[in-house]
This record gives sequence, structure tokens and C-alpha cells, in this order.
Amino acid sequence: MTEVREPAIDAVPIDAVLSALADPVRLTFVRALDAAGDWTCGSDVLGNTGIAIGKSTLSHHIKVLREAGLIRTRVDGIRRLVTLRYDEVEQRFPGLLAMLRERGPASP
Amino acid sequence: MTEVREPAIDAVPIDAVLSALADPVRLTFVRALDAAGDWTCGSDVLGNTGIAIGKSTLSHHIKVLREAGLIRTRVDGIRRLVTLRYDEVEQRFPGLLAMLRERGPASP
DNA sequence: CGAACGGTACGACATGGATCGAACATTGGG
DNA sequence: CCCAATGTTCGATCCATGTCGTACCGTTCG
Repeated sequence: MTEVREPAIDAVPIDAVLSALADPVRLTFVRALDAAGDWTCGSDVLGNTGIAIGKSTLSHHIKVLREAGLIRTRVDGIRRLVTLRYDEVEQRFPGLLAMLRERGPASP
Repeated sequence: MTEVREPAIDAVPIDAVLSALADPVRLTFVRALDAAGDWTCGSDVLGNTGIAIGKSTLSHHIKVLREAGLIRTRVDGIRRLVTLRYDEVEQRFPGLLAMLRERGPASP
């Protein structure tokens, strides 16, 4: 198997998406994936964002995001690569990803 | 005073909005306000939505939603009326309210 | 084969936040 | 003037979940 099971985009409830994005770690993670734009190793994203959490915690967050339909996980040999399900998310929740790029007024 | 203090829409961080909407009670509340479309009394919304919580809990949720920039509270004599800040939210987070109307796949 | 690597699964723990009840505040009416 | 109606505030409690550590699993390579 080269793909990890993920829900169909139409089967994901908005509730799950909101809950998934309500966590600061996961929000930062999604923003980083959005900026990266390509398949990325999960632990690499950690390094890029400066988030300091254990690997089991990271695994947990990735699972939540995957079950919320936001990301996809691909098995590549010894590691797992993740990516935003960009087009699908945009189709189902138009404008959502653009919203997340909004950093808000806190940018000194 | 006939208005309760609320943040300017541009001062609202997306984080606060996501956290506010991640709670099922608040999400239901916002949906009800959206459907009602007009000024609505807080306790009325409770009756309309069938949510069963104490009045202090309701007050708490309203406060969270107000501080997230989503609703406005107006003092009208003995009661307080709440409403969605529809146009402002739509301007700052285009598509968000439409997303919330999406009930997801659970609609038999 | 067996060791190392990258990630997952599971149990335990701590903390944030949802909830409640009671006391307080404000307004309106008898 | 006092009382009823409506919300807010404050403490206390309880639970969901973010976090960690350890054990485990699949893959790769010596």
C-alpha cells in the first residue's frame, strides 16, 4: 500500500474541519503545508515551523488533519509524506484556505 | 449605553474565529442566527435550537462569539438582543458563513 | 538476519474550557 | 420603592484532548 486511508472530501463534516483547525499546532502545520505546496515529510514541517513537540504528538495531529480531509499521507519507503488536499478542500470549502493565510492584525 | 463592546472586524484573528466555531453549541447558535436573519433574543435561540444549557453557560458562549467578532449584542430594555455581524464577517472572511450552512453528509 | 530509522498505537497525565449554581447587576412595572 | 425578569460574574467541578514516553511495526540496508 502506498496511500494511507483518508475520507472522501464530500464525506467530511465542517465540524471536523473547524475542530481540526482550532488547534494552534495544527493551524501552523496547515499553513506551512500551504506555503510548501508539495509533498513534505511531517517531521520536516516541524523543523521549518519551529514547533517543538514529540513525534507521537505529531503523529496524532497528522491523523486528526487527515481524518478532517485536509491532508493526504503517502508512504514513501521508510518515511511518510504529507500534502494539503488543496483543490478538493477549495472545492468543498471555497475560501477556507485563503482565510487561513490571513494572519490577522498581529504582525509587528 | 445601548451597545455592548465588540471588536472591530479587522482586529479579529482567524484563530479566535476557528476556536469559537469549533464548539458544537456555538456552531448551532451561529447557524440559528444565520437562519433567523434578524435580531433574536438569546434565550429564544435556545428554545428554537433545542439546546439545553444553563443561562450562565449561554452567556459565556455569547461572550466568546462576540469577542470573536461574529455577533453583536444590543441592549433593549430588560433583555439583550444578539445578531450575526453578517456583512462584516462576509467581508473579512468571504465564504465562511456559507460554509457553516453546509450540514455535511449527514442529512438522510 | 538483525540493527537502525521513521512513524504509529496505546496508556497515563495535565490542563484548558464547558458546564453549573449561586450571588449580583440592571431595567421595568406594580 | 420594592419586586420580578433577564443576563452577567464568579467559583467550583468535570471532561475532552493535547502531550509525553514507551512499546511496537514496517522498511531499508549493512
